[in-house]
Amino acid sequence: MSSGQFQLGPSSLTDALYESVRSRIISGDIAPGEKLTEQRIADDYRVARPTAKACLERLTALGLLRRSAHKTAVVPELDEQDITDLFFTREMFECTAADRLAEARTVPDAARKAQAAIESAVRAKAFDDQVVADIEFHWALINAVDSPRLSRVYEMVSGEVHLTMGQFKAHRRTTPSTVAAEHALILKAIEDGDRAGAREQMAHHLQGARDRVLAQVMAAREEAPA
Amino acid sequence: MSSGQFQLGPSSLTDALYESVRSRIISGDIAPGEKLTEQRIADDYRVARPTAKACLERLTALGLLRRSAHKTAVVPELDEQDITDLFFTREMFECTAADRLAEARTVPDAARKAQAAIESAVRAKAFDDQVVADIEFHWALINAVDSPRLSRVYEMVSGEVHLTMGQFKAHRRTTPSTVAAEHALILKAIEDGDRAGAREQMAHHLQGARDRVLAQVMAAREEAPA
DNA sequence: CTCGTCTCATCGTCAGACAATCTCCCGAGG
DNA sequence: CCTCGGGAGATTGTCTGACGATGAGACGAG
Repeated sequence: MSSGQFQLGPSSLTDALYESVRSRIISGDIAPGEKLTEQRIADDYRVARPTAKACLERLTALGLLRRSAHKTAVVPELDEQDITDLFFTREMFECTAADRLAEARTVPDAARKAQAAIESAVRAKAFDDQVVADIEFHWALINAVDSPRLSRVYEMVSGEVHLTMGQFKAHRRTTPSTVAAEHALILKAIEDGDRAGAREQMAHHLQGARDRVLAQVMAAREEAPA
Repeated sequence: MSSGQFQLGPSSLTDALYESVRSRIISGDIAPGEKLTEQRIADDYRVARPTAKACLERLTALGLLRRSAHKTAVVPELDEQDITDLFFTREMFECTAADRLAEARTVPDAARKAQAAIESAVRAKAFDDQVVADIEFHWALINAVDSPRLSRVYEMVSGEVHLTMGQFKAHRRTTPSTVAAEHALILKAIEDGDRAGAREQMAHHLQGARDRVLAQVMAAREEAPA
């Protein structure tokens, strides 16, 4: 859903490798702080080191890995500053998208579907599915704007957002059920052509999400500081 | 100025290669429509093909080249749709930046310096210098927000913006002198803490720029259609 | 206990190779 | 004359194997 969108990789093997490693990072299978050497990827997937290298570079560009020259790539642990910055950027994208969609009164079908998926996941208490559907919801709005560049740059934050939710999941105590309700308000504003309202609802929704994540991160840090 | 900012390349050689090819594309030395094979880069710069490949992939990610699997990379020729989309994305970034800076009443020194450089370039009728200073001005505002992710995603449009101005230069008839005046209005709004005003001035400025570019592109196309 | 040196792991880059795929020209057929 | 396949060349995707450069941690000297 995210990669095939705009900048598709050079080939299927490279793409498959990328997708696999990406999902392993996002799902937390490879934990934050863990080191990923080129050799390890090469061995794990039976590919040559240059292929693994390209994969790591791609992930680094999306913020799912951090590294500098001659140093091993590591999965980043997002701190408060990262999360604040990430949500600031995200808010810029998504509020703009909401505005645009409200202007055109376009409610994408994909968003409605994702919304339904969220609701059923909440009923089933399937937290993972809820996260996936939530991300799909936001992607649906972005893609509905039909701006290749917007979709492309959103990909650069989407991965980190997913990472954040993975960390969030690891430490969660409460499952917010307000998400679906806020989404509904956003869709309604778009449907009504209420541009300012759509912007505002979206901003409010994201700020709430940010604050929940921040609270969890701080709580987790107090719990196991040293 | 653009690359060393956030996601720096793995090494100096790779970086130097990237910068060189980038500037050649942006300056129009490598014209839109021209094909760039990996071998050509490798030969031109005496590097191995994998190194050249990595460079092309990086440029592709920034929109300065287009290619799909097994096909040679080409410098894109931006059409009306591209330009409209590009300026839409750019407006999102820069209006957000202007808003933020106005909120903090922060006028970055770098922006003032770039502004002075524009004015002197206009006086000297040095069009190239004016373009460079203009891009520096906008980068200064973005960077002053002090959001790593904003700077990072701006890099993805900055290259294309520069490309656009290169194409614009090739066909230009008039040199707009309104740029400096509009910049001054933006800085004033920021200084006054007028968030809405800063947003609006910025949006107006960019829409004007977009329309000038669009007009040039359409004129050029009528001039040499087949 | 601190600091400098030294070894090892890892990365950056290269050369050369092979298969898969694409492009383009050129001839066969309508 | 134009259209449609087919084949040769060009280009890319990936591999193997290698070498020097750089960073990180251990180890010993002071």
